[in-house]
Amino acid sequence: MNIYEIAKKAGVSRSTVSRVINGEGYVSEEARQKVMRVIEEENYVPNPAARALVTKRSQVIGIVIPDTIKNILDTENSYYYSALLQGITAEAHLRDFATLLWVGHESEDKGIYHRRILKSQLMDGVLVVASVTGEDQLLRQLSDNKKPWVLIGRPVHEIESVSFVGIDNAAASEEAVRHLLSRGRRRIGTITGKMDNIDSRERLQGYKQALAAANLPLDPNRIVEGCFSRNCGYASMKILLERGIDAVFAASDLIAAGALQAIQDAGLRIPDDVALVGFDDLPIASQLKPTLTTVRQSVAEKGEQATAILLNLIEGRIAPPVQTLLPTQLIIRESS
Amino acid sequence: MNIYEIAKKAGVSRSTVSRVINGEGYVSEEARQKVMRVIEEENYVPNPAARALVTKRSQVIGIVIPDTIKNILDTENSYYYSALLQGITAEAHLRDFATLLWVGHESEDKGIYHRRILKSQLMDGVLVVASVTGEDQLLRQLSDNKKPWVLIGRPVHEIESVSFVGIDNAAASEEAVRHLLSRGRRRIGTITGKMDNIDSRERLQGYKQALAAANLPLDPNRIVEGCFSRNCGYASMKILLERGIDAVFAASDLIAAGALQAIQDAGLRIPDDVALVGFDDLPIASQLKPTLTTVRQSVAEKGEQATAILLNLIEGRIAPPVQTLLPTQLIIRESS
DNA sequence: TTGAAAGCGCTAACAT
DNA sequence: ATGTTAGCGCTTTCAA
Repeated sequence: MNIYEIAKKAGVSRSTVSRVINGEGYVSEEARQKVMRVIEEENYVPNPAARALVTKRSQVIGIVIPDTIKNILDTENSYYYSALLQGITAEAHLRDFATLLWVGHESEDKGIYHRRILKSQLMDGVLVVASVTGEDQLLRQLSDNKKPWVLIGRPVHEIESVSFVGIDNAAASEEAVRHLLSRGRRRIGTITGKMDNIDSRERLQGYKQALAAANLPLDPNRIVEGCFSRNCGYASMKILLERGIDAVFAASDLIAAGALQAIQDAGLRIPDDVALVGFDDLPIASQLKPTLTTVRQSVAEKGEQATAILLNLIEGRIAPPVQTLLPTQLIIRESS
Repeated sequence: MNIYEIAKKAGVSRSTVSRVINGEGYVSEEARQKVMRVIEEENYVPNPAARALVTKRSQVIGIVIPDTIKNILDTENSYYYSALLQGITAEAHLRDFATLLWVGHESEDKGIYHRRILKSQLMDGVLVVASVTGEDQLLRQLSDNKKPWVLIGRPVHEIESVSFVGIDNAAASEEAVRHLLSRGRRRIGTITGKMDNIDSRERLQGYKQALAAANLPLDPNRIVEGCFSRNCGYASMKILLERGIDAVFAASDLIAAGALQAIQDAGLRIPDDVALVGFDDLPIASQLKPTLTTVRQSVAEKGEQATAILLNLIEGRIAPPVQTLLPTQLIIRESS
């Protein structure tokens, strides 16, 4: 069933059918009705390949997840990607775009991965999820190919005119630490993620800012560089406990979960002996005992925003770079 | 840059270029070289829309995840989907197929969701992830449209000629319970998932088979219907403990994690007082204390297999239905 | 308000 | 071994 047959059955020309489908140009109400009826009857759907060939638009965007999934699973980070995909697809479908998924594989060289993506001319634009290593090369090549893109997360290096959607890590962290200060804590430690990660660096920055704003000295002994996992959190917390602290700002809920365990294993009470604040508001945050005070970031919303921006870029409504920082929210629970 | 320009620069006809690109038909080594050089120089990539239009093949498969992501997150099940996507994309890319992602949204009616998928003629075939509710309607419509599909997981209803890739839940569960029997346990309870779920039913079935094979009576009091979550596991385990058991087969690791907590909260030791076996081998299984004996299913492999089958279906190498049960493996750890 | 006709970039008979 | 040619199904001038 193609547009010609529809036209024949409706007794009009192909152009008229096309106009009806696309809602453009002048079509008499009568013709429109006839065409619509035939389309319904025949359950006709325009061939996307033919349409893409002539319009040079596919109504498809790409989602690039550079992290190997093994990496994702190891860091118990799959929550993040699921929520992101949720937000992205919700917004994309709203605007009648489909989503092509590209995920990194350990066995595959990054250059080959990038080339595979670039070769796929089937996309009108690309959403790139920020990874630890950064995807500067891919972004640059996309720009060279004049393909719109938006980075989800923060750029590792400040390459010119990066469009991104992220959160204000420093402000959020500062608020979290300020909250601990308001609870009367003065010996506040922090467990960071790996320092090759921009989120880690910015969250540490916020911790420092809060202390500085309160005129408290910065004690390097109270900063432990960890990584975004329970085990790291557990080990790092043990170190902090030896050094004597009465509160901890953990750079992620996973870290906080490990830290919580370590505190309890040491026979200490939360929040009485040590108050604890996490980051992310993962599902576990409200399931831990005690429940965890944490910084909520809406990952799904991040995905939605990024998609909305990308589609606007594609449709030429706006021009890059578009840089967006989404608000976060401190969720106060039992652990503080 | 299109095939015509490449042909001109290489001093051959478009057909020759096409033959070189597709590696079909006779091309002299000399012509091939010339064409290849120009293609490299120009960084030429054939237009997929034009190609799809004439070949009626897009080299794209769809991945349908009917569960709303909220559902996924609530059940802490995002691991499953991440691993699946990993396996699917790995295999798809190996065979030069791209993947279009469709995820369910709470706000969207299922019929509309299905229609959206069906309308997208851009796919050569579809992978459907089995959901609690079943996707019979979608599968039937796909069949009507002559689009190849493979179900990942087990069909809820036995609709005719379903192609699927699943695991042998009953055999795996039977083995797990047999293992507990071999450890001398005789008062073995089980915590199931919700009974509207086929995996739950089959795993319970395996539990029953193992007891029957050992000539042990089936005590309904030792079967607690729960759901696939920590909290359900915790609550269900409390019930079982009151009824007196010396071992538990939990239908998932999440259930086992909750059960483990309940056992320890009751002041009992694992495995001394109560032995525990889970199902799935999630990352947490080896992180719990004690580490969890469990049934390992390779989710990534499930994705790979399903994809391989779908691509063979698409390329007409095989005919449906193709029904595959993947092997599982009992991983014995400290909890038993 | 409608239709005719050209052409998007490619593949695949068919002819040579 | 290579080139010519006729579409694939659609949109989009342009003319009527």
